[in-house]
Amino acid sequence: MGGVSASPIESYPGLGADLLKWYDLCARDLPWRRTQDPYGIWISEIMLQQTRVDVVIERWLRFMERFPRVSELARAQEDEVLAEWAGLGYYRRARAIHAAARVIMEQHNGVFPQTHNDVLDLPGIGPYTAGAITSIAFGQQEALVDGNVERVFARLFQLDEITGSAPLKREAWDLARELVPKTRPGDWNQALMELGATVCTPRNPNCGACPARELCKCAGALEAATYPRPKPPREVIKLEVECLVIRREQQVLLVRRPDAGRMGGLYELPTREVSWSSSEPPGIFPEQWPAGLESSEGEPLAQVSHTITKHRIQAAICLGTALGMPNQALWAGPDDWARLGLSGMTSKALSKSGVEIATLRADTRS
DNA sequence: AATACGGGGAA
DNA sequence: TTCCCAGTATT
Repeated sequence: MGGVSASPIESYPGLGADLLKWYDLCARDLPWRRTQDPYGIWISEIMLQQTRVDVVIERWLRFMERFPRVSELARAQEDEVLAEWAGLGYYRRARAIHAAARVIMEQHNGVFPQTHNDVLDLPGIGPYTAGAITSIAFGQQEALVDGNVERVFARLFQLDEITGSAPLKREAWDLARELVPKTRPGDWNQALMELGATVCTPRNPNCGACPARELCKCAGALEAATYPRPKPPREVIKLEVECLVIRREQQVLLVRRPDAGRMGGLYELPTREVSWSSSEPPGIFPEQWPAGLESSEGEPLAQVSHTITKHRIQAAICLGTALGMPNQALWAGPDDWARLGLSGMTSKALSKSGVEIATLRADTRS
């Protein structure tokens, strides 16, 4: 069992006031904090899943301009939502918000559901996001735990557990539910996360600036930085692939990935796995070219490095030819690339194949 | 209970 | 290089 004593909130009477006061003073001015619209708050919370605030700011503003309300999002094609999401990663999130938007239109008359259970039932919304939306948008006394809150609690209460482990998550959720106040629950939750993001950071926490430093069981930065305990290192799989640049006038041939699975529905250069460090082929890409495609002789146009979760990919970008059109393939020029939603690796490949693509762009304008 | 799922920024 | 980010769904 971890180090949670009987009633933490009674041992920390000043925590709530101190933390909220600090939040009022130091909170960052984030665009989604300027709205009370549950739709906008929802989109921000989905985008913020495993994604840094500074990345989300621009993307949230762009998304809200493109799909200002749930009705517009529901009406859109899934491909349009995926294209808007391209580059953000975790593309299941884009499918989920699109599906959820349609659920809201059809089952909730277009009004964002307000009970914790109804919110939790929406696709792509788990316990964290449900707590965030209900507390922030609706002022309900609901708890939340994200990576920040978990770390803050691990240090504040010296929880001797591994980062992200089930025991630590459980203890953090128990504490969060116990501590969340009836008044300003949304600000309380955001304050905990803000503290983790700006002061109680994973490495080099700024304990001197912490509003809870008098109460924290990890008195100094050296001690605090050792909590929570680190995870064992992850396995890394190296993968070598080849991508084909097949040109037809100002266009290149792109293939749409299957709906299910990684990067589902995104477009990419035809790609095949050539060698790998694991016993089995990773299966992110086929081992054979799609029917009708082949690579030309000669040196690759470029090399691209890319990482997808545990896979470290080295891609050789080669010229190729098409004898016929494979399934799910299309010709796309530079103007189409932004509209389609390209995989991250294909974006890199297109921009790094240098002269060829630069020429394509120049040709298109003239 | 473990694992998959993107991409990028900081140390 | 490694870590990890306002997590969720699936196995």
